[in-house]
Amino acid sequence: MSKMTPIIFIVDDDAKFRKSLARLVKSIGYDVEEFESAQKFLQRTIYNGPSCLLLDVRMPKVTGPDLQAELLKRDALSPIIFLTAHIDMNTGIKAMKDGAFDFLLKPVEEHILFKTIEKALNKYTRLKEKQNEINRIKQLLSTLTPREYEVFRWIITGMLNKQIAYDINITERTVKAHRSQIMQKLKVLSVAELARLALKAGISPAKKNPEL
Amino acid sequence: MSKMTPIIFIVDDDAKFRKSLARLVKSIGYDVEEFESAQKFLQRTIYNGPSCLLLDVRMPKVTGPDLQAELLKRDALSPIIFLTAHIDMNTGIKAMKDGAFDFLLKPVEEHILFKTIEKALNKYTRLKEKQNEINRIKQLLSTLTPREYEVFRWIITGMLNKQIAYDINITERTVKAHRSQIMQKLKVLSVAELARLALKAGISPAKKNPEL
DNA sequence: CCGCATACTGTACTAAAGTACAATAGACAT
DNA sequence: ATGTCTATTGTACTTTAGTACAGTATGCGG
Repeated sequence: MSKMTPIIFIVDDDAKFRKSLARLVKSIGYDVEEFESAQKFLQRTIYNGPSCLLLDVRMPKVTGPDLQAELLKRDALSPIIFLTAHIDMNTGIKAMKDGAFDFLLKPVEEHILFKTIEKALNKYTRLKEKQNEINRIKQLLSTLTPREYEVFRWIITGMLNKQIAYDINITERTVKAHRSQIMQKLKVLSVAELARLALKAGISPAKKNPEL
Repeated sequence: MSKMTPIIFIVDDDAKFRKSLARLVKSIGYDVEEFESAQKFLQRTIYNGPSCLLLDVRMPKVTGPDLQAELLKRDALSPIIFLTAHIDMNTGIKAMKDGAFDFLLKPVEEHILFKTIEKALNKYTRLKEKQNEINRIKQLLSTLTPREYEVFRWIITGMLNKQIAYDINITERTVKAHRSQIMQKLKVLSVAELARLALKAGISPAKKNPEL
């Protein structure tokens, strides 16, 4: 499952528009799945491949922006392309602020829709790669014991073994032992790599007296 | 000039609206400067303090989005709050995609305007801090000689002195000399700090055979 | 021509990191 | 109780980094 086929998800309560849109998108070769409501879409097994969402704004009960908020909470990676017939500036601007990929007016010109879908899928790929890297690092980090993790945070500040030893009240020998374990577990050969890895995972260096 | 007073710039060709807006913004204690056109605004000495821009969309010759594009090119930090009476979804969405801070419809409710200005100024501060840090690092990096910079890029990959020496065909002794110069000039004490500094400035580690 | 910056190198030493043998002790699960 | 994981420490050695004296060569501007 290294290269999965992209799926374009369409969520719109207007059956006529939805089916016509689905036909159109299928016509250029994408796999399409239709949903008549946000709830139905959320019931679907999470698709772990390239995808984007063509999402209607106004829908009964759960609206497009509602779904967007829910997906945000779930850290979903699929870019969202809003489609709406109702011109509502504030909703559009808010959607964009909340990370929507685009916000288009119905009826959408075909070439614009196609271009947007293509860009959204590219965006997915970039997001996914970043995500994969972070997950890989977090997985490695999870193999560290609590103590090792603590020492790790001191190491990436650039502290010497003897300094770390003094600060957490153990011998330099023990710090060395932890250090070599850490390097092995995280599969790096140098402190420079260690620091880069930490930054990628968003781990800030340890501080002596935090907020004091 | 550590803490400069915020200035709210208003760019709008509609004198009546502009002056009334200016009065309103002044009433809550901000310094305000008015401009009747984008060109006039661009003639102003660049203000190097907290600020944001209340920008009209439709203006003769240079439009709001035109000005936005120009400021983007110039790496201006002032967040842009668009104000428009004409509902034009596509323009609004595009402005947001191009990094506008917000896009509001005239007439704007006062409390929304105030809140937005406040948030924009906060955003400015965050941007400025990041910018300052990057400038500081770039300034330090500019003191490196070409050769030192080259060695620097190898060091942050985590390579040993002897490896670097072999790769660029000099002795390990020379690499040590460069290395110590680098550490001094960049004012860091450890490779970990060096790596963090490089990442902040957006410098990627050197590669053996780039794209080969 | 002279001074300065850059790039390079040497010797000899110290300090730090890494490693190869270890061992000890507590916690916790089967 | 027996085994495993975690945390700790020891000794002795090798490798690497850092430093304190250096010196040489080249190019460039004044």
